[in-house]
Amino acid sequence: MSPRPMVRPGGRSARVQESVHAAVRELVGEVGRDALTVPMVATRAGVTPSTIYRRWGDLQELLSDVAVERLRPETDPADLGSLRADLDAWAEQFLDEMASPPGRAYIRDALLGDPDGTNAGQCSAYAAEQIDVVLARAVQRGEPVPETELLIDRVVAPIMYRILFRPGRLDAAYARELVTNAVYAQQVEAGARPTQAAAPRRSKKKTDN
Amino acid sequence: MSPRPMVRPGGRSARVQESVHAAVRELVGEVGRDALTVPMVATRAGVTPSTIYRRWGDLQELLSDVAVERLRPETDPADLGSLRADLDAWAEQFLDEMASPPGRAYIRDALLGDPDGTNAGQCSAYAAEQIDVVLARAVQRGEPVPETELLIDRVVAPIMYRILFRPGRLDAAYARELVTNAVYAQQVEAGARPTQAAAPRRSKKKTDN
DNA sequence: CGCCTAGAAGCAACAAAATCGCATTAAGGT
DNA sequence: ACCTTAATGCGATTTTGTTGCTTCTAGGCG
Repeated sequence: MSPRPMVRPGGRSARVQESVHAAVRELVGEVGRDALTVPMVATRAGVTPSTIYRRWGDLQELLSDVAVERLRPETDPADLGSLRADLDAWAEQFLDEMASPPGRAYIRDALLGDPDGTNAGQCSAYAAEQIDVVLARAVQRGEPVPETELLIDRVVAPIMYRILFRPGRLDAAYARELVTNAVYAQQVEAGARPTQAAAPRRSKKKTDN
Repeated sequence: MSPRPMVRPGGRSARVQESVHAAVRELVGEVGRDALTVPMVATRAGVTPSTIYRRWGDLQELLSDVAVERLRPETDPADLGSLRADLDAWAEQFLDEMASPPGRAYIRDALLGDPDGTNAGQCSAYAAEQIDVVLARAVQRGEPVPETELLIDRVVAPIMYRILFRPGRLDAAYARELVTNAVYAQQVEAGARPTQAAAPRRSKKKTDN
C-alpha cells in the first residue's frame, strides 16, 4: 500500500540524470549532434554507458528528453495590452525560436526518440499553455477570444508544418498573417455569420452565440 | 552534352536498390520495424552490409527512403463533380491514410532519416500535387478556387500537426470541418469582404485593398 | 537512529554493428 | 572492344550495444 517507489526523483538518480543532460548539452555544442555517441556522453557525465542504455534505451530517446526541456518556454508571453498585440508578438517569437536552426533541431530530436508520443504531446502542451495565458488575459479585459484549438490549427500547425516539411523561408509577416486570419475567423464566428457555411469549429455547441 | 553519370540509375545499382528496398518492406512485415538491423536487411537483399552503409549511411535514412515511396499517392483524387465534394473526399482519405498506424509510422520514418529535408519536402509536394489536381478540375468547371497554399495551411497542416504532436483521435468530421473553413475563407476573400481584416494571404503588397 | 529492501549504477565479458582499406565487378562513355 | 571509375564485395578492425552479476544508496519501517 506504500505509494510508489516507481520512480526515484531524488538523490543519486537525479544527479545522474542532470549530469547526463548537462553532458549532452555541452557535447552538442562542442562536437555537434551528429558526432555524439552514448559512450562519449557517458564519459563526460562520469557515468557508465550501460547506465544510459538502461535508462534511456538509446541516444535518440536521450536527445528527445533534452530537446523537450529546451523547448519549454521560460517566460509567459508579454502583455502588450490587447489580444491582437499579444498574439502577434507571441506568434512571432514562437516562429523565430522554432524556425531557427537550433529550434528545428530540437523539434526533430523531440519527435525522433519518442515512441509513445509523450514528448511530442508535451511540446504541443507548451504552446497551448502559452496561448491560454494570452487568452485568459484577453478575457480579463473583456475582449472576445477565439478558442485555443482554433489558434493551434490556424497558427501553430501551419508554422510547424512548414518547419518540418517545407524548405521555404518563414518570416514574421507570415506569423502575423496567420494570427490575422485566426482572429478574423473568430470574429466571424462570434458575430455576423455571412453564410451558413461559416465556421462551426469543434462544436460542443455549434448553435448560435 | 551527355547528361550526367552523376548517379548510376541503371544496371546493378538499380537492382541493388530495389532488392534492398524490397528486403526492408518484407522484413518490416515479418519482424517489425524495431527489430530491423542493417545486417539483417543486407542478408535478405543478398548484399553486403557495407553496401548499405555506404549508400544510405544508416538504417534511418534507408527507412526514410522506403517510407517516402510508400507515401506517394497512387491515384489521382476522385472527381465527384464539385470542388467541395472533391476536397472533402480527398481530405478524408488523406487523413485516413496518414492517421492510420502504418501511415503514422511512415511519416515518422520519412522525417527521421532526412538530414536535408529532401524527403519531407517530397511528402509535402505529393499533397500539393493532389490538391492541384482537384483545383485544376474546379477551374475547368468555372468554380472559384482557393490557393493551394491556403489549403495546405488550413487542411494539411492541422492534420499533420495533430498526427505528429497530439494523441487525440482524428476523424472524417474533422477533415470536413477543415475543408469547410478553408473554402469559406476563400469565398470571403474572393467576394464580400466584411471587414478590412479579411484575409490578405501572402500579400505581395500588404497595403490596403 | 539504524536496519532492510529494492531500484539504480558500476563493472566486465560478450555480442553485434559500423567503419575502413583494398580487391573486384560492371556501367557508361569513347 | 576498351577504359575509366563509381559501386560492390570481402575481411580485418574498431566501436557500440547487451547482459549477468555485484555494489551502492534512497527511502521506508520498526
